[in-house]
Amino acid sequence: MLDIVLIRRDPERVRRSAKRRGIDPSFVDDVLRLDAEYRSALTDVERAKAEKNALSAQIGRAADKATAARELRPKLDALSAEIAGAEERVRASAPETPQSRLAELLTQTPNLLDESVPDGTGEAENVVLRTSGEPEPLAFAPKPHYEIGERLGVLDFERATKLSGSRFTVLMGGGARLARALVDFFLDRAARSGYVEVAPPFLVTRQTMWWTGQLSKFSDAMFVDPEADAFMIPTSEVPLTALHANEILAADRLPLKYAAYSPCFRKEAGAAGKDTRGLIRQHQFEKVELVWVTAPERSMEALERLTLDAQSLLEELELPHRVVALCSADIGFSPAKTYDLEVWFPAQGVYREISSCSNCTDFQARRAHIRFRREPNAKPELAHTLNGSGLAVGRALAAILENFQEADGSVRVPRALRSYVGTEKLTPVER
RNA sequence: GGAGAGGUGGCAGAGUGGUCGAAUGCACUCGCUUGGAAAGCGAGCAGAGGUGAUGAGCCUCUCGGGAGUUCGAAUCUCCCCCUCUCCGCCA
Repeated sequence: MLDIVLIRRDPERVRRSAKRRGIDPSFVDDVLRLDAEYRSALTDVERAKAEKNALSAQIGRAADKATAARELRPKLDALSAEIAGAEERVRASAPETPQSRLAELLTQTPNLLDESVPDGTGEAENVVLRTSGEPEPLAFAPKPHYEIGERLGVLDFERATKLSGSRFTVLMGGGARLARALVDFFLDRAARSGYVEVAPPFLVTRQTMWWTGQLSKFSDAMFVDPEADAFMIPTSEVPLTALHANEILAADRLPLKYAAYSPCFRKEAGAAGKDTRGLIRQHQFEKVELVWVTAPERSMEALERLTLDAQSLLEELELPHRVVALCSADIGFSPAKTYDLEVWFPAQGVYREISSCSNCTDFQARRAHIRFRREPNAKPELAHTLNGSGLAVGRALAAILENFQEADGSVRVPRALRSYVGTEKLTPVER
């Protein structure tokens, strides 16, 4: 959520950011008007309440309270009626009232873009910053990971469909082992880089989803049991970022760096027909998520660090990849700036997202009330939150299958993973 | 799921209808003291919002959350949530 005070004082900045995102900026004028109406109603309520409180205090001080109360009765009743009326106007217009038009506009307003974000109108205008490990041309036609996986007997899509429907996968034998190795590898590297490992709940409340701004972004894409008020997390960014909701942290604790393994659940309703084959787009996938909580002035350098932390995993896995700065139109709802890590898939000859690293600045912190104090008696300030995958397990597994495939259908295990997997090679099985 | 106890400021812990946003202690900040420190002494120290100049001041709201009674609620009533103890069930 944006700071209403900032919208009031610098509406032009909000309009500019909205335009760059490709959003009609006229909502800013509506926000300004509705906010003015709200504050006027609020002032009315507060003035009447102050008057009434003063009279009540007068009764409290009187020697004969009953008489005092009786005498002030007409005034008090008039004030009560006035308060009730004005309160109704406040309720109807308040940004805290979910049904109010102002709340609706504010909750739909995305974060302000960072100045360094390249302008663009879509995915095509994202900027490649650096490429690492140029893909080597193979001496044979590379197969897609789902064919390799089935041939190896490590990916079973048919049985997954039997169990759970489309967009699920059963990992078998070396595939399951490789996936677990990746998780261990990611978490070990995160620990080495100073991240605290966290094992969070995978079900969270509506409140928690709201805190991290997921309700607008993923509301259609989430698995939910409304009766139990339980949402299956679409990413462990949710529990990790919300970990310190409603807290005031000491400055010397920052930055907080957390790493969590978790399954992630998404309906992907809007993606029907896209990436229907293989591990790329699943209702359930796993990843290790990295989250930072920093002081505002450190968050941009933290984003660079976080991105490098994620990128180093691809380096160690010897997977060809590139780092892309998302352009203004492609950046998500909460982030001010995002770098995507894209890994090479030789079968299709494309780079695909395997990690998305974002600086959400104070956007999530404002909703979740994640604050810190610079000095022991200083005023609390909003912290900045960042998140990035480090990395997505399914896509990493798919990338390994495709990039390390041999002509005979076997797949080499990347050196960095061999001690975790216990073998150097996955070989095809007869079925 | 059942029974009981309880949820107050960073922490501990008073407060059962009238200037209580809240005693006291600890922690913390500043000052005095000291060669320096500790102790001691003095002062300060919750958050959010409105109004002002992103100042001072003033005002409103907040004692787990919500509704209610009352001129007035941390204090009384109702609902919900959470924690602890015991029982049941379970991994």
